[in-house]
Amino acid sequence: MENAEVAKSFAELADLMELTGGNPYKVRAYRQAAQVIDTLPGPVSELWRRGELTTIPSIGERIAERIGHLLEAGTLADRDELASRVPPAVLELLAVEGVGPKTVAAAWKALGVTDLDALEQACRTGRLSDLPRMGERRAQAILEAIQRYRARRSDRVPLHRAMFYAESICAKLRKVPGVRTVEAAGSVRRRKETVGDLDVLAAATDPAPPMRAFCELEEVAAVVAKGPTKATVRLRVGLQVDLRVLPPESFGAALHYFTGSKQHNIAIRTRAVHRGIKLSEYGVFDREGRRLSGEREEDVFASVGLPWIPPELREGAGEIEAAESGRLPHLVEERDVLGDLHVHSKASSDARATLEELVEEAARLGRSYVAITDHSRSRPLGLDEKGLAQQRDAIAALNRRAAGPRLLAGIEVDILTDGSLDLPAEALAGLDWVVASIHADFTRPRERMTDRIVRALRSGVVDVLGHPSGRLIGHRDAYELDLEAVLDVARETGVALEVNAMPERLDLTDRACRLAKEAGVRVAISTDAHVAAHLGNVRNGVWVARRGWLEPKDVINTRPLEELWALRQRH
DNA sequence: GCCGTTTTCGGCCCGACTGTTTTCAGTCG
Repeated sequence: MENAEVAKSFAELADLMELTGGNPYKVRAYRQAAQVIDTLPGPVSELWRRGELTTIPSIGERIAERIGHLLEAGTLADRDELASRVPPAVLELLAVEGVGPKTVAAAWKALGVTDLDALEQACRTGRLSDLPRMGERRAQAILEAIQRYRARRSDRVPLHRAMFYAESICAKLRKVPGVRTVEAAGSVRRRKETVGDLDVLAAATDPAPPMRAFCELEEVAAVVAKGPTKATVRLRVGLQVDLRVLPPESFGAALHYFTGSKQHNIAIRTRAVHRGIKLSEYGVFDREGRRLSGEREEDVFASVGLPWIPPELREGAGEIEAAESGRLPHLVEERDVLGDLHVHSKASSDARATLEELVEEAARLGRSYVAITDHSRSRPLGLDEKGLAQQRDAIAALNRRAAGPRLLAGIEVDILTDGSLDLPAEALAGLDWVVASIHADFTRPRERMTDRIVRALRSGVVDVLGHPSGRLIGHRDAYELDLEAVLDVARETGVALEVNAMPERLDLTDRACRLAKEAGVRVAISTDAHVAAHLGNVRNGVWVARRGWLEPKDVINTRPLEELWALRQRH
C-alpha cells in the first residue's frame, strides 16, 4: 500500500467523522496527517519500516501505529465501521464548493440526499431551501457549484501518483528473468499533469514470465483482460494499467508509438509516408515490408530524418519543426536546480519544519541555497515586521554557524485585494528574497485580478509571483486572469513567475511556462515546502517546466547565488 | 489526535464573506 492509499484512508476517516459529528480536533488531526502523507516525495512504508513515522510533523504515536496497521492489514477499523453507516456517494458532496459537512449532514438526514443527483434535485425542487438557514439563493449557488464540480471531475490521476505506480511497476518487472527493458510510455512518459491510464512496455523474447508477473503484482485488484502479449489490469486505487511485451528488436518503435501523443505520431507517420517507409509499433519497414530498424527509439526519428525528441515535447505543438531546424530546446533537468526559492518554516502558517531541519534536508539534496519565505501578517500566524526581523536574525545566526546550504531571509507576502502588499515596502526591501502571492479573494473579475497582480509586480520589491493561477488540481479552478498582460509587466519589471512544484498546484501550467518563455519572462521552480521532506518535490516542477520547453537559462534557480543576485533588478 | 520556551493537560487560526437572519451559522482560505 502506498502514500495515496494511506492518505485517502485518513482523509475519508476525517470526512466520515465530520459528517457523523465526531470531535473536530480529531477530524483536523486526521486531515492534516492525510495531507502531509499525500505530498511526501518518498514512500511512507519506508518510514514505517525504519520506525521514523513520528518524525513527520502531524503524525504522532497513535497515527503512526494506525498507519502500520493499515499497511499490514490494509484496513482502518473505524473508517470501515463509519463507512458502513454513511452511503458512499454522500462523501463526494463535500467536494462541491460551498457545501460543507453541516450542509451535507442536513441534506442527508433531513431530506435523504445520498448522492450528487439527489442534491441537485433537492436544489431544483426547493426542498433544500426549506431547510433551516437555507434559502433560494443558496440553493442556486449550490446548483452552479455542482455544474462546476461535474466539469472538473474526472477519473484521471495526478501525475505524481501515476509516476509512483509507473516507477514501482517498472522496477518490479525489470527484475523478472528474461526481461531486457521496461518503460512506462503514454501520457505519464510525456509528464502530462494528469494521467488517464498507464501504458507499460517490456522487451523480452519470451513474453510469458513478465505477463504472469504483471498480473500477479500486489497492487492489482483485478485482471481486466489477458492475452499472450498484452494484459490490462485495474489497480486497487482504480488506475488502469496496460502491459505490452514486445520482442527486443521492436522495443524502440513500440516505445515511440505508445508514448504518443496522437498528433505527434500522425505527423511522424506522415513524414514516413513521404519518405517511402512504413512505421508501426513493430518497427521501421521499407515498401516491401523488410525491417530496417526499430530496436531503439532514436531509430524511428532517424528514419524520418530527425534527432530524438524528448517525450515531454511530443504534443504536435511545433516540436517536429524545431527538431528539423536544429532548434530543439536543451530541457532543464532536476540536477540543474541549485536552490529552492519558496520554503516555509514553522515560524508561520501550518508549516512545521525548523530552519535546522530545512538546512539538513537541503544539504542532503545538494541544494546550495534555500529562501525561507513564510507568510505575512494577514495569513494565520503570519509574520509582522517584528516577527520578520526576528526571523532574519535567526537566519543570519544559522548562516554564520552552519557550513551547508545558504539560507536566504525572505517572505511570501500576500497580495491584498487592492494589489497592495501586506507589509511595508521598507520591510520588504531589506530582505534577500520576496515572493508575492494571492491567498484570498479569488473570485474578483478578470480585470480586477489582473490589475491587482500588475500593481504588486510594479511595487519594485517583488522577486517572484507565487503560484500565479491559484488553482488546486481537482479542487479549485484558476482565478480569472489576463496572463499575457501579467507577462508583459513581469518582463518589464524583471519579476520572475513561479512554477510551484507542490503536486496539487503545478502552477504555472506547462502551457503558461511556454508563454512565459516566449514573452521573455524567467521562472523559478520552487517547492513551497511545508515540511522538510517536501524539498524533494522539485522534480514535479521540473516536469512541468520541461513540458513548457524551458531550458536552464529560463529558470532563475539554476544559477549560483552570485548570478541570481546579478540577475535581479530590484537592487 | 497532535503538540510543548504554558511539556503529560489543555489548547488547537481566525477574519472575511455570504446568505440567512434581526444576531449568526456555515464555509473558506
